[in-house]
Amino acid sequence: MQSEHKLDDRKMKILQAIIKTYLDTGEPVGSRTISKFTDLNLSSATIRNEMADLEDLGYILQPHTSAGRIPSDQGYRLYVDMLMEEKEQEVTEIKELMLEKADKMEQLLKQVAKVLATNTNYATMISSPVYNRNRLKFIQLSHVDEDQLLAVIVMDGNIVKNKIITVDQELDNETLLKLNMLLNTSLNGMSAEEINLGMIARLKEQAGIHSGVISDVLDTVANTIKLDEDMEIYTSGTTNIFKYPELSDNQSAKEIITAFEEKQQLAELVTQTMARDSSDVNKGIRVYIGNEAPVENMKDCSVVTATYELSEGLRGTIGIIGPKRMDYENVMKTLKTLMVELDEKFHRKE
Amino acid sequence: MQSEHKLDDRKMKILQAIIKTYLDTGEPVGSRTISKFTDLNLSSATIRNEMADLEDLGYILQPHTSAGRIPSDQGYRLYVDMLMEEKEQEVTEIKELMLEKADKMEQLLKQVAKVLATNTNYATMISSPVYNRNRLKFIQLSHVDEDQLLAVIVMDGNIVKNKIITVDQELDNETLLKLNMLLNTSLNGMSAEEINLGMIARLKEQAGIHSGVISDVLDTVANTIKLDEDMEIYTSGTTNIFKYPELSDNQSAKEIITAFEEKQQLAELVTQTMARDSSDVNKGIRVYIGNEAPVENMKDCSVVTATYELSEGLRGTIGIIGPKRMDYENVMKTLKTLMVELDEKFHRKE
DNA sequence: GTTAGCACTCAAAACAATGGAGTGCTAATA
DNA sequence: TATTAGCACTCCATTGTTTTGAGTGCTAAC
Repeated sequence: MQSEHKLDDRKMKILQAIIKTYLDTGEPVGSRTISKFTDLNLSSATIRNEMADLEDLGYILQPHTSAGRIPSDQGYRLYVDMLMEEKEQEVTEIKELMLEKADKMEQLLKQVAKVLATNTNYATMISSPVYNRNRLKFIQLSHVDEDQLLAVIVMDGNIVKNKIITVDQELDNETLLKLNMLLNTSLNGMSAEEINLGMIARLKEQAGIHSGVISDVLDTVANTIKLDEDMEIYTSGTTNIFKYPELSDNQSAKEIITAFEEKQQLAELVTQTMARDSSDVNKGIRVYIGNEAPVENMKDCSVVTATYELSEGLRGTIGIIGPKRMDYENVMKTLKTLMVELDEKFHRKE
Repeated sequence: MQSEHKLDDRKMKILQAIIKTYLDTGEPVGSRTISKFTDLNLSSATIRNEMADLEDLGYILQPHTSAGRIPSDQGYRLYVDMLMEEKEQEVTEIKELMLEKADKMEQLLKQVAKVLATNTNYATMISSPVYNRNRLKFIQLSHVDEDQLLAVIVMDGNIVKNKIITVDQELDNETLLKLNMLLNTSLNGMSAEEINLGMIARLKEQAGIHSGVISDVLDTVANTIKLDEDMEIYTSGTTNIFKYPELSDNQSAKEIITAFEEKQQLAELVTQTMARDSSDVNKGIRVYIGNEAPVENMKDCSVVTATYELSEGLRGTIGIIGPKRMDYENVMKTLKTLMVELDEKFHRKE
């Protein structure tokens, strides 16, 4: 890590030119190209000298002698940071996001992923929103069979969970009513942290011989609250990676696609991303270049993530995965726009 | 379609040898190989003659002159049908299927898919079980907010669905109780077909000003009953296709993987498979070779499916997708064994 | 009916030649 | 002193050529 990233203006411009060109072509870029296609008016020789410097500083590298240069991870990083700093970009209209008539959340998420994938030509993922400060809103036990109860649990944000509980001794309606009362009066408005052992003991005591049911219910509550348990991840456009030769060889493709199928690693990425503060200036947009992402298999990729918020505390993550030579500028802009869209869609009170 | 598939014994043996060898190597197989590695004791020249015949009959083909032969779809078909006929194979133990402690159905399904994928080295899919004769078991409306109701619907087989319903005018507890009574008494035990327009009209009439709620509930019921709506498909080992060069070129890989990601087409395959009778001798095992499968993108693959049954009427499908030169024998045996496992696991009453 | 043998075919592998993009260095220039 | 022109050099990618070997079909002999 060079701490001195005091690149002079010209080096900066050249680096930028190299990266932009490389993003476009995917081919190593040579001095002559830069000399010709920038308004710097420098000869290729001069560029060459500067390039040698940039290489020494670690911003670019040469696949082999007598090839042009390509950006290093460090180079990309500088470039991306620079983009980040640029004052709020004019938010361009995203034309017809087609989000309109999606009724079920799941479908909407899938749709967003798909739209993003086709618009950007990268692989995308989106995580279902999870609550990070869940409170119980409502609990209900009902008979559904002689020996089976149905427990329905509703959390803040109307997240609903069910569990079928099998009981040994049959409960009459009155007992059930009592249990319901007990549960609701004790637990409503509680968060996971607030339901401690003492409370549980007290509940069980009051439930008497039916304490087993209480246990089952509390288990379900615990499960409902647990985050990643519940986090679904939808992906789309995985095969877009075939558009980028540097990712299409069997080995890389295999690794990336496996990561997309297993989803375990993506979930980690999401969790990690959301753990960090996400309410910063950039609408929670993050860029992981190469090894910066905590996903083993994506060392040859870049990942751009954005955190969306449906309502206070209900958050999810959108991610775009592509080659390092990703069109960062466009991707970031698109994500930013999408965030705004979603904000508007959800924050004007449903 | 040659209707006369009266292959004499020798031709049959040769064909079988060709297919088996090809399954192994993936390379076109020549006359000399067959001559040497079978106990037929025939010279390569003889084999060549026979091969020419087999080619005329459409069972094998030549990628180009002076290459060996590979099985045609028709050849595979004959081979597979033959395997099917073989008397019930000894069901070998599947060692440690690890099914033991999977509690949630979803996890179990995923696990099965994974186990299959790693065991067979092919891509696998498994559909969640769906009921094909759904009956309503229980309905309940509850207050969860001032202006929101929660509808819980339980079907036969304890499939639970929820829906949050927003109401204009607040309902008092008494009304809610009445509605619940009304719904349960009228609908319990009903199947989708039995809930007809007349019934709906009668219900609405009895509900009076709250008929809007009834509509919403019925909508949810309809949704719950609708099959594919609810069918989840889990996949595993998609990248196994990279193990087979004939499927790993960018184009094929892209198509197959897309099919696996989108799942739409897989769902169709499942639906179609289940539609056919599935209680035949072969434990509902089907083989689709090349274009036989209704999945556009898999014309270069073979698909082996098996239908499992958790309890009366609750069925799902397992599928294995691989190259045409799939190890049919092993795959079919494995699936058959797995079916037996699942049967045992679920049919001894949970 | 089976086989040995031979001429022929063709894809894949090995090899050779060419071209061109790009570099580093040096010496001349402003 | 910073820039540039120019040149020799490197090396990959491309293309073309040759070689090799597996495999075939056919014919004639067994």
